[in-house]
Amino acid sequence: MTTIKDVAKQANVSVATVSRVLNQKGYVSKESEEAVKKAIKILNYQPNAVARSLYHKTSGIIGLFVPDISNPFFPELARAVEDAATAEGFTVVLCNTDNKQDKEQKYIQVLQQKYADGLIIVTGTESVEHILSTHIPVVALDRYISEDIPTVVSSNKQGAIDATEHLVEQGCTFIAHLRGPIGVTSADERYEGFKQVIEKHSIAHVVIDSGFEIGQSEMATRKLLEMYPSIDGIFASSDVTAAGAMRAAYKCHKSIPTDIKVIGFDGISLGEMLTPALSTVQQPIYDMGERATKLLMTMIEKKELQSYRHEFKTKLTIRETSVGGE
Amino acid sequence: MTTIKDVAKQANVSVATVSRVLNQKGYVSKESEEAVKKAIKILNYQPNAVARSLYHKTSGIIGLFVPDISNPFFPELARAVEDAATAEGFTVVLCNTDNKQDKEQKYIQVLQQKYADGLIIVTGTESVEHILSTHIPVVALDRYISEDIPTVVSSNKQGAIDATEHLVEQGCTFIAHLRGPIGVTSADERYEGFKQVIEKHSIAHVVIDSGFEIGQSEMATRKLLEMYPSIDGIFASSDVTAAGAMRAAYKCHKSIPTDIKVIGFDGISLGEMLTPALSTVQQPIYDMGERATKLLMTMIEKKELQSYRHEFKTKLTIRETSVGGE
DNA sequence: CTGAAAGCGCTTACAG
DNA sequence: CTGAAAGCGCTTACAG
Repeated sequence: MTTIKDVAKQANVSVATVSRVLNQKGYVSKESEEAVKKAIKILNYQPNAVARSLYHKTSGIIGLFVPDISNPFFPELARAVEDAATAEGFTVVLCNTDNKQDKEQKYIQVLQQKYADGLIIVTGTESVEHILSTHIPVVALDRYISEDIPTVVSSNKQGAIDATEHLVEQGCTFIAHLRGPIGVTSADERYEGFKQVIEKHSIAHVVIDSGFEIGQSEMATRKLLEMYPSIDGIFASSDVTAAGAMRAAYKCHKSIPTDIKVIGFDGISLGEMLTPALSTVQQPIYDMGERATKLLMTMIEKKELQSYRHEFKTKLTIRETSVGGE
Repeated sequence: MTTIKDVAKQANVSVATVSRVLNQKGYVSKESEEAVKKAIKILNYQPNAVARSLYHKTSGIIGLFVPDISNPFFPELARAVEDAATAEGFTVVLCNTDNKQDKEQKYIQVLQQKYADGLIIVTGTESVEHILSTHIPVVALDRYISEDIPTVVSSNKQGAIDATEHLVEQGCTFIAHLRGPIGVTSADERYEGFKQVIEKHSIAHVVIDSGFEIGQSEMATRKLLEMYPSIDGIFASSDVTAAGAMRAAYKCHKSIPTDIKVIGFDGISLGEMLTPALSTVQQPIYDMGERATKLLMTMIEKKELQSYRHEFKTKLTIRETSVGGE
């Protein structure tokens, strides 16, 4: 590869002045500038990012921590993050943590050694102090981690209220809630919303932990439907678990939406691929990923943050699983 | 951050000997080694990857080029790549190209400036010469790009043959093929396989280009079903387009598998989330991603490759959309 | 076995 | 306006 030295030689100036025109910093005469630019063109020179990195102690790299990119919620987020990062000249490193602390820590170590500039965390993390001790800027996405970490979330509770009210309006009289893992804040908040509406209308209901995976949720729903054949509405804590519920209904020969109405949460594109198409509470996934990335950028620039909590409104999206069918 | 100098001072040796114990290279006395190790522990020293990178002209970074990580086929591949890369101490940078040449080139430039060690390409690319001109090792995954680039694919044609034969065995008499974009080798090969079986049995059929996206495929299928109401079998070139076909059938009040049998291709987890569960031709996605990564690693080590073409067998996976229903 | 020195490719005070 | 020099944090001939 051609280096700054080659350019300097070609342009008949010192490397310092090449550097000056590269960075548009310091005084350079018109003639020198021209000569350097010409040399750069001739040699097709591109500055070495690693050398720059060594001097500046920054890398233009951000780490994106997700539990598992194959879970369909994360790719849409990842896409947004990557778009926003690229737009600002940053590069994103994908980190699948499986929610394992040792993996997280390994990634953090590697990224720190590479002068990573920031981290976006979409994982429940046990390594809060460890992360903060690196002094790398961090933002939490779709998860609350700690007071000290800027957070981008959606209105989980209100979304759950909307979903449950909708089921009630559709005439459901016995509603099951497939809740996400206890301790995951978003799952807890969705459960809160559900409970509030149920209590307000005093509707028969049942709650079960269905994890975040489809297999688990299908099994859980199946059990539920066998125990309580009169269940006529299901509010799932995620679209993936809603898909599991739909499978279970199918296996139990219940038809959707005729016998059972179903609504999910997230608004991932999976919902539109299902038949019938899944009603859901739409999080503005792309916007959230974009916002998180932009927040991170402003932290990297060491600017003040307006706010440490960014909550996006969810939107009730009625498709086919929750309406009609008589 | 603490540097090698700090360690040297702490251990009362020169930075050279610290470097030697770090890299386990060259002679170091037992005593010096002990002292250095102790100092490293005390100071919690971690070598600076950027400085190493500058000297070695390598970075431990590989770029993963996909059209769009939100398309559900790619996350499963990305997961495999990331796992295999991490296992070898590499880090993966996610690059969404949208199949746009300018984006590809931008990423290539940035990665080259960072001393990226290798590229895995899961995109139809127009930049072959540009890529090769960087001299960065490359492998093509699920796509054939050029003779000069090692390729990991599955047996697309045989898979398509199996799928079509299966539909015939199930008694389909008028089969539609939703083919992928012309010019994408995997789509072309799948079409070849379909055609071969159809001709062998001289079965009524129709072929339409359905792209790789669900919306397009739903629309295409709908038109098809309106024009040819006697279609009773659909072989889709991907699981995503199969999902679109299922949606279309639903809209046209055709029941699956009773009225129409459907089979997809890919074997992504989406298939199991659908109701009824999608029959498909399973590619060993994870294994393919892993293989591609390992090939890349051996290229990075400048070892000889056994072979430039790695073809994985597909597996016919019968679930619910293609059998029974009478 | 060990250290001083040069070098990887940049950037930026500093002196002129 | 410009260049020589030091420095970012490592590694590795080279000399001893």
